[in-house]
Amino acid sequence: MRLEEAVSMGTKELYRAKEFANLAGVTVRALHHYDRLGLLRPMQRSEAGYRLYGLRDFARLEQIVVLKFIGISLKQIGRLLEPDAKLHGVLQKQREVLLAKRLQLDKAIRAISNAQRSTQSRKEPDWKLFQLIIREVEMQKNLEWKGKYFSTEAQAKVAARRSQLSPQALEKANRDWAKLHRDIEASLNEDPAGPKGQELAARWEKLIEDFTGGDPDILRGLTAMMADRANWPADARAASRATPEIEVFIQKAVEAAKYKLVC
Amino acid sequence: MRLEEAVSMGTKELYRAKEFANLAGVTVRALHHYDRLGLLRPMQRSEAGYRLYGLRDFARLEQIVVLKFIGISLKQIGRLLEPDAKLHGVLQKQREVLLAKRLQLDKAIRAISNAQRSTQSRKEPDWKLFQLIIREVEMQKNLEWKGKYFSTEAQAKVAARRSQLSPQALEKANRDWAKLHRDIEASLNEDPAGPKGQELAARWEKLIEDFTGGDPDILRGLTAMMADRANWPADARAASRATPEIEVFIQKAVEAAKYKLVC
DNA sequence: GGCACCATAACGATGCGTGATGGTTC
DNA sequence: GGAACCATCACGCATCGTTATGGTGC
Repeated sequence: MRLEEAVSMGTKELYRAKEFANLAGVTVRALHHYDRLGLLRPMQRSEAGYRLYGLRDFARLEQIVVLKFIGISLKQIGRLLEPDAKLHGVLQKQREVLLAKRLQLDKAIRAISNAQRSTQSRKEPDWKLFQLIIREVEMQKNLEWKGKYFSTEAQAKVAARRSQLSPQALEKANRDWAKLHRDIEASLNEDPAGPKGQELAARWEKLIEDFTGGDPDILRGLTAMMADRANWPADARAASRATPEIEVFIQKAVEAAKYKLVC
Repeated sequence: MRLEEAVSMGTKELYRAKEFANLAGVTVRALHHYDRLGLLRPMQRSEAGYRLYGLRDFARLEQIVVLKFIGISLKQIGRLLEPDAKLHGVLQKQREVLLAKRLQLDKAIRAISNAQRSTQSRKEPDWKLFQLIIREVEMQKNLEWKGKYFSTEAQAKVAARRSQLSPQALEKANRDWAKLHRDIEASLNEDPAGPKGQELAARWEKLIEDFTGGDPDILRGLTAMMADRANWPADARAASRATPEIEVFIQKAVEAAKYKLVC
């Protein structure tokens, strides 16, 4: 029975590839693809080998399209269309996957937006713009792994403090930390409780105070982070100039300072 | 000069693949990949053919990683790292791309969430759940193309009305429309101004009134949409039972009704 | 006979992961 | 000599888009 006959009989229920594809809003190539994957094979083939799709096929294709819309892979879809599939759990998991993706997207978008905002209207050279993006992206990544140590409120407070400081101030803080680390490194052979050690301890506490703003939440996070150096990402560990020796030295120096206070 | 020597001279600035990869937070395989693409070729090769990366390489890799983070393809990155690249415009475009992706993601997430909410705690069979997702996804898609006809406020109003109606009421509305279409189709040979035509016109206006809630914004959108049937997506056109003949008939019938009112 | 549609086959694109195989460093 | 690196293929994945080649329907 050819298409024409079916139509004239008022029983048209077979569609050839292109018409069917248009109805469903997919391409003919996609139909071929689904056919070869065994996802959706047409009800019939004509004598010449033409694919002929029916209404049942349409329902199934609709399901495929919908599952694709929510980001399910064709392989998964194949499993879900089996009779004893557990759709509910998959939906739940997929929602989480999508939420994670959106978080990722948001970070990227924020990084671009912030970089653009920083260079707004001023016509910076490209290398400068690059610096900005790099800084922004690294800040996003920082938020990620540092989040393990800082409570949500602490993170918010840090962000608030940081946004109030001028870029120059931030840069100065960076320089100060770097110089302090160098100085400590150069004094490792001295007595932490001695005068040099006490001066270094004072500078250290001052910088910590500047960073935390005296907030105990932030301080707690910072301490937890410093203690967990072994689990930092490789790049953060490499970027930090604080070696274990330095940590030990400054810890002793600070202890000594406290002890002196008590006396 | 071997690595050891360089280190002992205090001039270490060459890293072999794995160390360099760890520093930058990428895999060795990625380094190979970038090398073969010409994106990042190491400063040197050892006699044995080992890749030796330097600090300049690190800076470049950092740029690559950052651009990847914001979703730029490696091919694009290659172009952006050329000396005369226009980073600014690319950033702007990429931001728009990411925003579009997020919209898409949001639609998928909302579709899942709504479907889950509709089936909450009740243990529905899977086919029922399927129906729900399909409905939700199609609603998301509807919002998309129907947005061309309805103003933002009109869309909000429609959504508000729809969310207040019970699912049963929605289903009834659907059935009513379908029945009306069938009835009109069966009466196409009658006089639109006759009693049968007038009854159909009354039912038509009633359903329109139910949908718009009497809101002129919504009515305007609806009229614009009906008039633009030629540009609907194929599936919407196929789904709608309103053929051109039906449109013409009902238009005449409604006109006649108004005319009678005037007399 | 010509145009629109059909089929199959096969390469392309994206960014590496994952072996396989064999050499290098210490 | 053995562990831990290194190098170069080369296939695999996901989802079709895109020709290329040749048959079919009207």
